[in-house]
Amino acid sequence: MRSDLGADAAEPPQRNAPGTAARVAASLREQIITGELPPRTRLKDAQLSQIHQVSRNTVREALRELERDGLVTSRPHAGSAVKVLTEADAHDIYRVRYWIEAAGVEGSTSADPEQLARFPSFVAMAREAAAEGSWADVGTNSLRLHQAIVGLLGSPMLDAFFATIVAQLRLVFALADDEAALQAQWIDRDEKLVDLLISGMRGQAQLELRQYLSDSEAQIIEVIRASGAAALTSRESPPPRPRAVIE
Amino acid sequence: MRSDLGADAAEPPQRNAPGTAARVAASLREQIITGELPPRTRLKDAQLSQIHQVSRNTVREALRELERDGLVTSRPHAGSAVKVLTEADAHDIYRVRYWIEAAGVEGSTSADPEQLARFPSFVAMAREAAAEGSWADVGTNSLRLHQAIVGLLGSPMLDAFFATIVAQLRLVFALADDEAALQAQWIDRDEKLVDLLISGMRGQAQLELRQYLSDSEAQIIEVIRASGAAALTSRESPPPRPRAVIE
DNA sequence: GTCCCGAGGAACGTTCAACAATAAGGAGTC
DNA sequence: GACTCCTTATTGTTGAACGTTCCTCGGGAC
Repeated sequence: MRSDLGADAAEPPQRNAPGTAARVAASLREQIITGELPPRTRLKDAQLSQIHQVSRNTVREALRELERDGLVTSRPHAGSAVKVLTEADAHDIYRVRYWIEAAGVEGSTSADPEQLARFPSFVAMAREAAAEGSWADVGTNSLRLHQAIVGLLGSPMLDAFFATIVAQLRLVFALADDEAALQAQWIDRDEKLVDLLISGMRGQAQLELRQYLSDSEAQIIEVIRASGAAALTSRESPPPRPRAVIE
Repeated sequence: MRSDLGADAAEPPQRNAPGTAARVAASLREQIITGELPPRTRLKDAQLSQIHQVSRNTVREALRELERDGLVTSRPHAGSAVKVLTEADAHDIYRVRYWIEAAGVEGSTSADPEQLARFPSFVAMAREAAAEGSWADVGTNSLRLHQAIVGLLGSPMLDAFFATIVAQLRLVFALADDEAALQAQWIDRDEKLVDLLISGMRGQAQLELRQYLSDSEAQIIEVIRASGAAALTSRESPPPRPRAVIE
């Protein structure tokens, strides 16, 4: 998991500064999608402002950004917390995935062949990661492939929208207790999908995609049910984590 | 409009307060999509904080919300302004419209018949508005129809995403100098589309949709070109509106 | 006359401290 | 044991301040 190689290395010119709020948001986003901050974690701005050494106000701005990404929910005076995906949310996510990715497959004929040519590399990288046992990277590469399928449509807006979908999906990945079982099986199916796309067999690709997403959704919902049940029992039991605080 | 059975006469409790920032954002959004604040208008937080009687910090939050909706652009230290849609933006918007609305048409068979049954009313309301000469409402009802087509997919996320697309489209509507010519012709074509959908002629509907959006895009791009040229000349001429300030 | 460049001002980004408003949780009562 | 009230912690918003960055305007050189 190579991070962004030594962030702070004194770069005074900093043309186009990312902005403090954006930096905090990026940091939190990272922690959320890696599972370091699991769903249900309360995100209190006072606490975060201390941890990240920024003003409370800046934290607020970062939280809004994450809220727009669908990684955080907040109610008027009840504060913010890492989003807990419900089954309905997951169903919605997969509906979006189906319609948009199907469009991507549909548009694969008129797309730039160069983009198609890069698809196999995603599968290859996933295999490599699987060999090393870094299952998180396996999932990352699978999602990257599907993001690239959407990229065939050549629409920056759809790309950005789909990126938020992907990020929310990671919320579920992170809370699976056996990530190997969650990710391993999809490599072959991704490869099959890529083969069909490159061969130009659009109809077959559509069918495979539909089945792929249907199966994937079932699995994800299973993970949600399991973790949901765990959360319930843990809420009834003594004082498990009545409020999962940050540190 | 019956509110939520107001047991309490006054509304001091204001359950689920919209939040000050949200209110300011809504106000600005309204002003933007009605053309009261045309593209290129600088949105300086200090000025807005005075006008809306809120803190500068709250204005900032509102601007962020509008930025996420694609109605406002802002660069790191250069401030915010009402977004100016480029031709590339418009092209992107119509690409998104095509793929998502086409999906909606595709999903029209498995959709709730009740939803389909409401489509003609949008056309009827558009005709009514046209008779009264309120062309803005004509456009509104057309967009509502297309939003409803997307609604057939039953995905809240897609609905929300498409709503931002629609809002950005209004940025262009607002700056057309002859809105009648911009909106009038689409009523008949909307009706045709609705007829095809209700008859279940999906294939025909797809074809009509494709042509519809293609023609619409051409027209929108024409508007953008015209206003863009106007902006250029007005920028070269004396001191036309070197910066369109708010008040 | 045109171009480059530097000073000045305007606006932004961020911080801090404070207060009001609200939701959550606990004490006390019936 | 359930209900009500109260305390408390946390949020939402404000106002002022300061450093930083961008934009513009004006002077000087070619």
